[in-house]
Amino acid sequence: MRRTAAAGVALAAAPAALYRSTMANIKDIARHAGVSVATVSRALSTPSLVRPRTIERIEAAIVDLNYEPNHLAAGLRRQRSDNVIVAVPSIYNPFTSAFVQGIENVARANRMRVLLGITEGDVETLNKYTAMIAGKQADGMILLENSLPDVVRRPPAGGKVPPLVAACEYPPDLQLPRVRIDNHEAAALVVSHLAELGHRRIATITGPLAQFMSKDRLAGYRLGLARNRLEFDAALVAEGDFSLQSGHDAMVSLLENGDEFTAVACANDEMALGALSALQQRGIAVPDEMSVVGFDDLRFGAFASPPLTTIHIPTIELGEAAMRLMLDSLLPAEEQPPAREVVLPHRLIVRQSTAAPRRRRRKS
Amino acid sequence: MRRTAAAGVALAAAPAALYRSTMANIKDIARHAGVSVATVSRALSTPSLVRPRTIERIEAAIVDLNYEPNHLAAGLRRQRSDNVIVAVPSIYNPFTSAFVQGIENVARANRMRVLLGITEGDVETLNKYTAMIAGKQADGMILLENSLPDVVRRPPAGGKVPPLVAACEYPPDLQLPRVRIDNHEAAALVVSHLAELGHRRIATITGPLAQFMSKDRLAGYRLGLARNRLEFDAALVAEGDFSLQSGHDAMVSLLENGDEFTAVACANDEMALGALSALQQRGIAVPDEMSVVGFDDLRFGAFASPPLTTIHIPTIELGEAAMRLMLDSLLPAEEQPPAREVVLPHRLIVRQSTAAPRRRRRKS
DNA sequence: TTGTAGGCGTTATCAG
DNA sequence: CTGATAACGCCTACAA
Repeated sequence: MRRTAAAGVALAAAPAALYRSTMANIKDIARHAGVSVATVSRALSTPSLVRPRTIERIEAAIVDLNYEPNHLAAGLRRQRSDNVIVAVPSIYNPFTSAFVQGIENVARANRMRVLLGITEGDVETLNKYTAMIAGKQADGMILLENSLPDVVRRPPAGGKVPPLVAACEYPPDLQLPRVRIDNHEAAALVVSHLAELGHRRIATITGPLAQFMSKDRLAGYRLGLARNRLEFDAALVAEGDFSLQSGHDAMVSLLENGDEFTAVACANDEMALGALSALQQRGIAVPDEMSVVGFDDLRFGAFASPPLTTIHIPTIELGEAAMRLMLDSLLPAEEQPPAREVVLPHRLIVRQSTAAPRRRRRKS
Repeated sequence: MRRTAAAGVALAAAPAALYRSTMANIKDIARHAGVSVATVSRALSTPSLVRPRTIERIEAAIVDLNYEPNHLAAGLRRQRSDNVIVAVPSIYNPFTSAFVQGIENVARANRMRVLLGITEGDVETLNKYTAMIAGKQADGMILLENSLPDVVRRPPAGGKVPPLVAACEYPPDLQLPRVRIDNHEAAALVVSHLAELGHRRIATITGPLAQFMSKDRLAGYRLGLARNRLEFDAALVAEGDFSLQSGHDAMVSLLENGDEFTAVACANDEMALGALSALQQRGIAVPDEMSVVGFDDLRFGAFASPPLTTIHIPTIELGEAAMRLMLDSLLPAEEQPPAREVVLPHRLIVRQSTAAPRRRRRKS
């Protein structure tokens, strides 16, 4: 217990103080309560193993000395940080932030913390975040990304693949716990809704087709066309990047192509809102001359002019489910439940941006 | 080096392996590279103190053994977690998430991580996050909150106030590093813009008046009126809660009160968008019959119908500035710069939701 | 330029 | 129910 280098100092206690942090630690509590550190630790983590009166004394000491357990030390000992990384290209996006909110909800309820991992779409950054798991800065990672960290593709010789949960459309052969909605059916549902209203020429604005999710929604669109015996026309497909501006631009290009169509299914609400603004600028009435459908159910869509018909995604619940899968993955191997994929229900929300085609739109 | 309890086992090396984590540690690297752990540590943190050839050997070992330094152990030793908490009522909000994005930008550039602290407006939750600093889960906290943790008001006897940065309007007597814009002047600017267009009866939709920021913007509105020799009329003030719905509702109530007015200044873009939807539902033309101004410059405002006139706030830059202040606070006391408050410039963005009052609106 | 070794504050094992 | 004591993996005087 004595410092070896305390060379000839009369007062043995004094020098130690110089080297001690200002915060009380578990040893101080033990001394103050007249018990051993082991008992303090137990009182905190497994109170059932400690006599009630002892607990009281310890609690009093904790209050007296204003003690806060050092999480770094506990983590080092337990080999856990109680952090989970959530990797997203950007947080500046209502869909993403709703998802993160969901993750935080259940993380907090389970004494875990969310570490934000913003990648800006860069795989190298994503790899660095992944390395943080090996470095014990986090216990696992939830991916709301288009790309995958390298470890998943080629696991390192010795090491194991860290706890990962996917919340994006990754190739189905990938053996990762995942949460998602049925993008395929949801997109088809949009087309059916429009077809039932009487639309025959239905355009679509997709997300970046390099992303699985975009491809899936486009495939769903085609499925919807087929189900309603409508022909697919590549001229009615415009690619956006999920942003307002790209929705606006895609709408303009669709209009300028000169092909006839009376409705447009957008791969997300942002682009639908962008499309709406393009239509408004050109004086094309929605829904009279053009029906518009979004995807996501952002609250901004409900207050747009006109309020946007869209697919509701339980985004927060998706985040909550993802975090639950993560908690499962963090369980000791023998307790891990086998559940691997969660598919949450979507639903169509019909507002005022869709209606039966009434007037014929003139070519511009 | 030997386990004391290794009682009579012939192979000395074997049992140890059972107790060792699967990950390589600094000792393994040292052994593999034929140097001491101190040298490895130095090679990683202060390469200038190590001979280049030694560094090479160490780097080779790191690659060979797939080594990742244990951040928990390093943190325990250095008494730092390299995490910063960002406390927000909710992340599900474009303004907040832009701010967080800014924080993350500079945190990442300085090898720090952002821990999300969602409080849902609950002070107890905020206090718990604050305690995480004492518990070394984080080194400091950035507040985008309406309330303050208790420690700020009454610092504990022994302990010190942890590193905190404020990014909301707190009472000016509070000695906290802070970032903000000049809400007072910005709100006055909105009113002047409307007055210059010819508006004489200007309503306002405020945020929750329990919040400093809302009070400030309301005071700015009054200042603007005074500057333009317009009379303040309490009947033209409606209180919202910054949400789309509340903006909608406030607009409706303003309209139903029956008082004449030709313009409305909203305390944020969400409420302005809500107000727009209420006007649209009632067939009141914007800007012909009613001018509407927002505050924040969310990108959704630019694509609204009509595009929203608003105050631009450099939100991401605000977050970046906040994180820089935090980094300053984390410096050893002797190096801490005195800079304490950062005020970033706002500006008025005139779009199509404001114009000179043309027609007289009829009472509903 | 490199090595030795103490200690950061916990938890968990083992022994009473 | 409680106590003593190894680790956990790293950093940093201090010594060489």
